[in-house]
Amino acid sequence: MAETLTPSALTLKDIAREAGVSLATVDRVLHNRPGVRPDTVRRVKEAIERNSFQPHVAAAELARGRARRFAFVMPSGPNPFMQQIEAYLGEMAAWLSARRLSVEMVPTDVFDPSVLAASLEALSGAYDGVAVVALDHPGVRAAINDLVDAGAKVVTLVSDVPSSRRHHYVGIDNIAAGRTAGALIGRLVGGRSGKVAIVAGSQGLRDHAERIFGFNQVMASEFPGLDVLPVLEGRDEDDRSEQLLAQLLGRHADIVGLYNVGAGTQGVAKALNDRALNEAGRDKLVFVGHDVTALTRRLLLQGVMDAAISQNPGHEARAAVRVLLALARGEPILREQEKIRIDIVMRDNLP
Amino acid sequence: MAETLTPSALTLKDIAREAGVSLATVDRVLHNRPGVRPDTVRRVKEAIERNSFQPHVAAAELARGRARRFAFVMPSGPNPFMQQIEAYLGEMAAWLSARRLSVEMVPTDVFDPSVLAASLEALSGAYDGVAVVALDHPGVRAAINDLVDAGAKVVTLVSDVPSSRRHHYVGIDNIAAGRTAGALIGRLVGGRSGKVAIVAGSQGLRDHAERIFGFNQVMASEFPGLDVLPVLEGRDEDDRSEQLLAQLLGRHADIVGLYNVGAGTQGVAKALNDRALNEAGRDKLVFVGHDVTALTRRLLLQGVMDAAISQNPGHEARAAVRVLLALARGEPILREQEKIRIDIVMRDNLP
DNA sequence: GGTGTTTTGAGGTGCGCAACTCATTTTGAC
DNA sequence: GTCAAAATGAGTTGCGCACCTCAAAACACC
Repeated sequence: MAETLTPSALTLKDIAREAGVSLATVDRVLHNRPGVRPDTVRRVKEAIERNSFQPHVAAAELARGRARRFAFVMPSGPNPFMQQIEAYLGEMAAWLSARRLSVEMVPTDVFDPSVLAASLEALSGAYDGVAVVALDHPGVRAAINDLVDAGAKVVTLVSDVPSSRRHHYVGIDNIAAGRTAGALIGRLVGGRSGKVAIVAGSQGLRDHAERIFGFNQVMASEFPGLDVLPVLEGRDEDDRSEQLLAQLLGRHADIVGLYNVGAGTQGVAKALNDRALNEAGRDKLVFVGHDVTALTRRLLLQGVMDAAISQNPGHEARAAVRVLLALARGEPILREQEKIRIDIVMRDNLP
Repeated sequence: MAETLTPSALTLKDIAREAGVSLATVDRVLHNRPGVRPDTVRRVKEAIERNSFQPHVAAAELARGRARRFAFVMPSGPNPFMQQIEAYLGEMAAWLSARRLSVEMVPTDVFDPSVLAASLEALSGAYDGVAVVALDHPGVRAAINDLVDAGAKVVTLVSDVPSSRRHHYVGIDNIAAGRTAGALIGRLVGGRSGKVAIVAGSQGLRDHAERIFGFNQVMASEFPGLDVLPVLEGRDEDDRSEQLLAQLLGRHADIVGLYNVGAGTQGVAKALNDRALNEAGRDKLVFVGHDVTALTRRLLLQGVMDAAISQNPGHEARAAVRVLLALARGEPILREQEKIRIDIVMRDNLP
């Protein structure tokens, strides 16, 4: 009746016997230590394969003694999204402690490539793993590669540096996120035609640029009735975003959709609210933004915002830790588990 | 610069010294063994608290020796969603093996309360943890409580039995899922008025009933222009769903939305397709269903289906295992991590 | 054959805890 | 103060592995 997954109560001793070698040799093979003939390596590996042997992770962890140190290199300054990541790491304290893992936050100006690179270089040798919110820049890329060469496991968080030799990227596909935003606005305006506004932090940021790219892609191919206006660069600041958007709303009477690519949401909402007061009766425009924060949550509940594209920060924080741990232990990564999904959050499925 | 989470390189020995007792007494307190004065218990617990001591999970795991056995009690018969859960458990094989966990599938007719209850009773004593797709019925409730009394950790999967003493529920809030479906259809029809059809497996199933409840809630309060037709009970079968829906579509020319609550998607799609062929030019109706399967994925890509409400089966499978393990170890559960979110999946954020 | 080098075996130690035994001390009842 | 029961101390063993040492064996080269 019961189909059983996972047997394996074998130990290294069994593997040694199977392969006709001693424990010491199995140990050498398992840890890539030198001084084993290629042919012997093969025999040992075959024995492991044949029995689908997995070293007991608890025993391995206990035996190695020293704790593991991970560093999270994150933007300094107030950023709700990053603060959430930090908060979720805090919630894991007991979990981390029970595994003798230490996680240290390293705040940095991640927007300055040389500062970021220097911060990364400074970590070399001292950490088993590093998670970094990275800018895609040659200097940063080199610093990441140096860390990898020094033996650290490196994951990029939220923003990737694909050209580096980082072991993993924990974050969403931003082009797909932009496409999703586009499809949502296109569908939710419900056949009306008109103009669509975009407010972004800066088109120089890789994630913002990618989102805008995906957004435009969908708009162009599927919603020809909607006309996308030039991107407003609000630098993720509330005041600036508000002013720019208010101006734009004044100039165009037929704006039916708004995509807020980054932060500055407070300012965007204010500009929208002012318009609603001045021009009551007009059809509400469709407003789609990113991330579920206290503010966007309120806006969704109030009906000001129609949908938020969200990358679960808790999931990102935990995934980063789990991936670093799996890499450090040499375990396989559960790709499906660690993949960050693009969540569409509307009022009724607010988490 | 670096704010560190998690110190604790303490051991039980340190705690014993702190509390002024011996290792044996600490062990007794830690495992609720008898023969310790209340006052001593308090002193030991205080020492643990004071140092925020966490036993080293690897050492504990290693020392206890025997492996843990978990059982997954799931519906027998072909059910894509359940097959996916099983497949994801298979992908965890290495992970499970490294932790010396065994997971056994116990297929059962979960729709027959007495059969299900008997299956559960049969597990008593043999398993450390049980995950069960449960029917909410007094007999099942009693069986779950018996399992709990026998010392097993029990989680309900997908479908809950809130009145039982199960330790945890791994699944979504189905009322919220129904609300989300309602809000989506309401928004996506874009101001048109007309009728909305519902196809469900059976209103006797708790999850289906809850979804319909949430759906009607939203429709009634927010989309007065839409008229919800009586629920079609397709029993999750393709043929029956197709026939019922085809009839309904024939009777009503002004159906603008369709909510498919359960399975039988193939039949639903067929009925829709037939209508599209016969009556070209008519506005496409908005079709929202549940779960991302090979079929719904195709329908989404083809534009036949507009959105799928999804509860990530991989996440559910892994969460169930992690929760059972944490419960068995006496570790705290990362609630935020184990919570199953209601995903809205449209073509552009297909996972 | 002798030499040096590489490969392998054998074994030990300790990680932190669970689980147990047995002796000793403390406590409470009378 | 006596005695039994309860509480505690002291200690052992072993889980499976990482990491280390030292000696023995196999091998390569001349």
